[in-house]
Amino acid sequence: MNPSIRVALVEDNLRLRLQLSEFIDSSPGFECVGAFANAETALLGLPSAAADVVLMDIELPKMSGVDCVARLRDLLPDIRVVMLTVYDNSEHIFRALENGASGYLLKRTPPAELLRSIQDVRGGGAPMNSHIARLVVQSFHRRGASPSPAENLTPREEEVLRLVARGLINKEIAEELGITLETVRQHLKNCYAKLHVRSRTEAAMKLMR
Amino acid sequence: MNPSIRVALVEDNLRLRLQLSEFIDSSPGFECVGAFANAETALLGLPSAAADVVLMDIELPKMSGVDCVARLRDLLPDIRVVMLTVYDNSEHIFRALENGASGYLLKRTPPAELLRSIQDVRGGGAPMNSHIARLVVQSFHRRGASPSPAENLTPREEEVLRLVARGLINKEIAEELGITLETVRQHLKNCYAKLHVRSRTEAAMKLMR
DNA sequence: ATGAACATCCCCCGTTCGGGGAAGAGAAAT
DNA sequence: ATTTCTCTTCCCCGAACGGGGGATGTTCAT
Repeated sequence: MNPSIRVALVEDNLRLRLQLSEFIDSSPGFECVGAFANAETALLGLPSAAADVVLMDIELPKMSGVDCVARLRDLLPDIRVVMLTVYDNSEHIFRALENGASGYLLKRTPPAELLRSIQDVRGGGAPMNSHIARLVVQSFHRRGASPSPAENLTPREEEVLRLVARGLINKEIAEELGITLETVRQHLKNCYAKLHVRSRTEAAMKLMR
Repeated sequence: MNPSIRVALVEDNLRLRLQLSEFIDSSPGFECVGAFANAETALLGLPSAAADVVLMDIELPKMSGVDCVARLRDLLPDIRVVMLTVYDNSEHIFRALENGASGYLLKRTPPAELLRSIQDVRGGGAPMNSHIARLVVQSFHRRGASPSPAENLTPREEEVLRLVARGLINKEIAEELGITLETVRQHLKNCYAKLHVRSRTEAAMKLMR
């Protein structure tokens, strides 16, 4: 079996912190490698903790958990952070996700589901409870329905260009679409010609108007 | 107990369609009130089906499932749509969600989880499997800390980035600003770090929101 | 049937990028 | 007065990009 998942906590409430760390340590396959009471000490201690996953409270004394995530992304880009909070305030959710959090759970999440979520996030997932997921998906609904300024681009060309605008490099686009790198390049050449531009950036900007 | 959840299917594969509808009908608390082979007949039949939830295949003969969702949103605003597909192509996911889909599952989802997802979406949730959730959350990471995207950038860095967004290459930016190519590159490196992006295109898109 | 448009793949070649460093000068903040 | 921030210049190197060729297949309308 794989080594234990190394979990760290950032939680200002002493009781909850101890409770969580004991629960994690007592769960087979999990190991609590750090429990910090605030963002500042967490930022100091986490680099040497070698944690896989951090459970981060949002309401922290000085620096908020949201800001802490942002710092953490620069400090330890590979670490996975799951926000853990009592409030399901949508403002907090979006700020946290934008700042690099991978998941967002409420504190009333049952222990078993918490463990599942930790495994999930370590495996590349994004654990959210159903209410959070709904808010996230709703944010897509709002920014949808774009008139889609379909130039003389073919569907495929536009598809490629949209991925360019998301910041993907050609290799990633090729994998995404299941085609060859060369084909992606060809589609982009056509895009450049049709849009009268010379670079991916220019083309992306023009597509996004 | 509450009345059954009324489920409709849009799936072009005959076998899968029958299989799913039988499975749903045989599950207590669920009722299959319609099974359509393509988007066109679904748009005709759904208004009278009074379904709560629609399971929609993406790959459909003529009109795609994604476009069908868009029509459905105008036609039946209260209906919940869950996309059901074999591919986890991220472009499809985002297009579907933007067009109004509430959930996104892969066809290999186990039956029990499918039923749970139907209940979830009817209760206002947004069922997604873990890979999809990850892509959705990643799209937030890419969109970055937006309240003030250029807030952290120095004036010079922002100046450089604006020229990037106009499609200039570094050499041209250097001439434009009367500085060295190397300096332009340095400013851009700083921009990338501050905006958490890896390329000029991504940075430009983020600047332009 | 004959194109035209589209999508796919392949090559070469020079340029451009992005990440890793290093470092100096002036200005602002402490 | 010392530190910190900003702007500036420079180097190396590997990956990514853009332009130039050419090629095969499909589909669809003429």
